[in-house]
Amino acid sequence: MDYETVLRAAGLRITRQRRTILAILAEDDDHPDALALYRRASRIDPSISLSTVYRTMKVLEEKGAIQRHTFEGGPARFEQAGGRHHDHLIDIETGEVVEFRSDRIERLQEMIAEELGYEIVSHRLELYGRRRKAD
Amino acid sequence: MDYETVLRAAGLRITRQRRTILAILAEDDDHPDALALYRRASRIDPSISLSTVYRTMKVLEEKGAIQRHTFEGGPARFEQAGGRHHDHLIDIETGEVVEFRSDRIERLQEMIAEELGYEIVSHRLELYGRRRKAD
DNA sequence: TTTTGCATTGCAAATCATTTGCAAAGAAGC
DNA sequence: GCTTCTTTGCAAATGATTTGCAATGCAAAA
Repeated sequence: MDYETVLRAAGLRITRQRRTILAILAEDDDHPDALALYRRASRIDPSISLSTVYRTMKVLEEKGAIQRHTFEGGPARFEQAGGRHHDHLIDIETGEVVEFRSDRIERLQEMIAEELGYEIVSHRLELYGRRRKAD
Repeated sequence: MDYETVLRAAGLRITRQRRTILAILAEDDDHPDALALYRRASRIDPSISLSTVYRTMKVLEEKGAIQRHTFEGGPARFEQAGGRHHDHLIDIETGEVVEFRSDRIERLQEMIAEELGYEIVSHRLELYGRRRKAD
């Protein structure tokens, strides 16, 4: 939540651009890609560069402060970490992302990995769909 | 299975390079990326080019003859289609891919999408893990 | 505070995976 | 064997992301 804390805890310096980027990520609750983030940040701080957005995303991802998702056929999109784990449903028409979670699926995944002799380190479940017409 | 049929059915010409690529995809049951495919094909037909591998993958994917997977942080990997639907478990140490399927997960996905007001067009479920030490 | 040292930035150029323009070579139907 | 339309190899283009480098800016120490 408090990005200053996040940054400090990660041993990172608090810079104007990082503040700006993190503020955007905290306020907007969608899943912007680097370019979108860059454009939004530019409105607040016109001197910010796309490289910095990418670099910031990379560092913050390593520190676990944000999550990177690469949905089918598109650039990476980001969201701030910290919330509960969830998976994603992507509206293939609009690109909108809906979050959901299912403990049952989660458990089944564990069982499957177990059966196959593996230990799950991470996973990704994405549903791609279109809004059902309410008729 | 019979790639000549696949190609002909798709209205595509049967060329030496397509034959070669499809033969490799049919024989090897792993999930090679374009470069690996190119290297294997080169051993059989040294004149083949990487562009052709990419082009062939693209056409065949459109025709539904192969499937493209983009696992985390890596180039696209391919497998011939036709088998039953399945998901993937990727060994993060070796890159090896294990296929699995779960009707229960499949059904839960449907339910979730339904609840969210969406119709699933496709989905992807990937487990990333490491082999459990048998101790 | 001022100083100092290392982190961070902006810019341009590099990289990686993949696609594409184009002229030459090759299928397929006649 | 022609003719036509497809496919190929090559090189150059593309899109997303990363990186080298010199300049700038934090932050800890003085």
